[in-house]
Amino acid sequence: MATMQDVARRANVSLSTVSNALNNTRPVAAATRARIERAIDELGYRRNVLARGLASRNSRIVALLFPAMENRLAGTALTFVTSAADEARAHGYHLVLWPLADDADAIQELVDQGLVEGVVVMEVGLRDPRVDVLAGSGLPFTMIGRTEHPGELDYADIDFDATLDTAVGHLRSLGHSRIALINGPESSVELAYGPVVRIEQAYRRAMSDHRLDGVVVHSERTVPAGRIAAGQVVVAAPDTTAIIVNNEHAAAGVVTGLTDAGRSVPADVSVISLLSSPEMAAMCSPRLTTLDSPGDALGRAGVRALVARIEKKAPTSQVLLPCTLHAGDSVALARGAGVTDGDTAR
Amino acid sequence: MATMQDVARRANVSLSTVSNALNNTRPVAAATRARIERAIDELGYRRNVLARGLASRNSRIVALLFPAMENRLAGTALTFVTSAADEARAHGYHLVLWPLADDADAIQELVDQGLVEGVVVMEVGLRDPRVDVLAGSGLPFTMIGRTEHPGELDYADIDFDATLDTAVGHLRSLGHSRIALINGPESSVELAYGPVVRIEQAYRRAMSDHRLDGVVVHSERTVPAGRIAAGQVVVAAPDTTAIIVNNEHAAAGVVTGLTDAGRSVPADVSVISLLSSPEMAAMCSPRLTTLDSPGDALGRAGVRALVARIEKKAPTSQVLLPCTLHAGDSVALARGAGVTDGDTAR
DNA sequence: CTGTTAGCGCGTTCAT
DNA sequence: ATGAACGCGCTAACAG
Repeated sequence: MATMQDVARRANVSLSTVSNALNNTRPVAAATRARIERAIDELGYRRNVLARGLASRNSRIVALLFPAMENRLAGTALTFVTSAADEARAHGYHLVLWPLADDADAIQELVDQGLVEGVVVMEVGLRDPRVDVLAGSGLPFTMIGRTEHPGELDYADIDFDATLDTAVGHLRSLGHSRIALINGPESSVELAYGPVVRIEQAYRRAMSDHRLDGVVVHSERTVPAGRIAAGQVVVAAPDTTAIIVNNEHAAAGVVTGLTDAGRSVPADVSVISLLSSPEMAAMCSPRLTTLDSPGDALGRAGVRALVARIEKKAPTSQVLLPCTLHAGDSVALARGAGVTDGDTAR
Repeated sequence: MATMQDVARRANVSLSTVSNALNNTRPVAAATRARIERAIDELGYRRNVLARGLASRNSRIVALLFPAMENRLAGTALTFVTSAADEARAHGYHLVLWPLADDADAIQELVDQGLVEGVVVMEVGLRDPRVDVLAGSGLPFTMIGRTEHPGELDYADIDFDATLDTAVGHLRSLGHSRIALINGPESSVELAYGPVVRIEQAYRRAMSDHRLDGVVVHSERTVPAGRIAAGQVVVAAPDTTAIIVNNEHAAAGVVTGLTDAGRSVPADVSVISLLSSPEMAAMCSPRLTTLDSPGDALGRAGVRALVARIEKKAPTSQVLLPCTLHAGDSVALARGAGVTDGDTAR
């Protein structure tokens, strides 16, 4: 592997001139620059990332800290990781993966290794020990999700209010008024998992905006749990004509559970799956109507904000992105209403 | 951040003694070691990864090269990435993500940056330009999947022969003999995508081992495509009683397509979904019987082999891992056969 | 067993 | 506009 010294010799200049030409850190005569570039081509030279990082104290490496082996976001998490890596690359950064749960010591150790210039933290909880560690370390970081009181911290999160306005509004426009929510597990609330808590708040607010009462049932993120939850809704509110479900695995179970209870989807009860992807939703029959997570956009926004902060080119970045409605076949007019078909209508 | 020099001063030893204590690269007196460890604790010292990498030429960073935005393995790809990162960490390595398609120049550039000591290549094709680039670079690498002629190259791949023996054998034991395969798209064959090619070969061999004729239909990896493919099977081989489907999205469509054609699953036709995950399969009704991809094991095996090669502690590592049968509700006794219930039987 | 010294490849003064 | 020299934090000879 050629070094910068090799390039310098071949171009008959000093090492520092090569460095300055590459970094545009001081003017270089056009002619010399040309000779340098030629030498670089001929040698196939690339700057050594390690040496550059050591000398400049800018490693151009950022970390993605995410909870290993959790599948809350299973559907979109891969998109998320991929787009984050891609965005980092677009900015000339490498992305390393730190698959860690709330292990403060492990995080501190990785931070202290001095490899990365910043961290993107996925799946941030309302109270998140990882955030405390990072804040204490002084290392730049941005959150995907956000704590209860983000203050001036950077984040990119889902706009739950807008998302539930869309969900409830869509159902309302089709004549539904008995709209239930099947949210993530109660344990998520206790664990201060943001989406579950915020979805519930947003749902209640959206419902009250429409002067409607709500019914909330909690469910684990599995098909059988969703099935049971559907039964609970039917018992608790037999006149329910629409259900908003937080998890797509649960949503699949909800459809089955409704069928068990003698309700057909969407003729009797409409179902909307929150934070899903259309690919997953297509596996159910009927195909679920979804509000898709903006996984790709979140990943990119998080990395972009982090890079901006590292390079001190930007103030606090706090972004909220709504889920987008993706029509399937699980939503229809409420019984007795006389409008149009919601899913197929433009 | 404290440096090794700081530790040395505080422990009243020289820099090199600290280094040697940390790396066990030469004997250090117990007493000295104790003083050093104490100093390290008190200062909260961690070795700087960059400096260590530069001096030793061992960055302890490996890359995961994977096709961005593809969803062939969507179901298990996240597991794969996560477990690879976790395994790397267990060996004291960092894992960086290189989300690149077949962009030889980009790969070469990243390699030349000298950041990583090795690469795990995901989704390797039968003829794969990325493998050529890496082989030419001299950098250690291991493949997930394998080229047509891997030679002495390291790889971890699915054992397609064993997997299709399991699938066909399972169906045979339930009395099925008209067993069709719905494989990935024809384009995958042309593109030399390993799994599609190898699954088809393994299917034909397994069928002929049982002295059976096979029927193969190709399908894109989507629900509607699977639905169409099911129709094609019914037309081409009306007496089919079982279908093995390569992709889980397609598999969901196959169930619908069979229903369209007046065949019920599993009463009339059994369906097995290949290279799936039980979580996805549970979203269908009936719940699909699957042969689950060993995503986690593949990721770990790939990283483990790579680390072994980097540290020169191992010869060629070529691993084949079978998919495991996971019973759902989409497989039953063949009509007219009088054995046992396959899915619920132990 | 321990200390001294020379790099690793590059950014960054300070000169000129 | 360009060179020379120093140092980033650490490993790895080479001494003793």
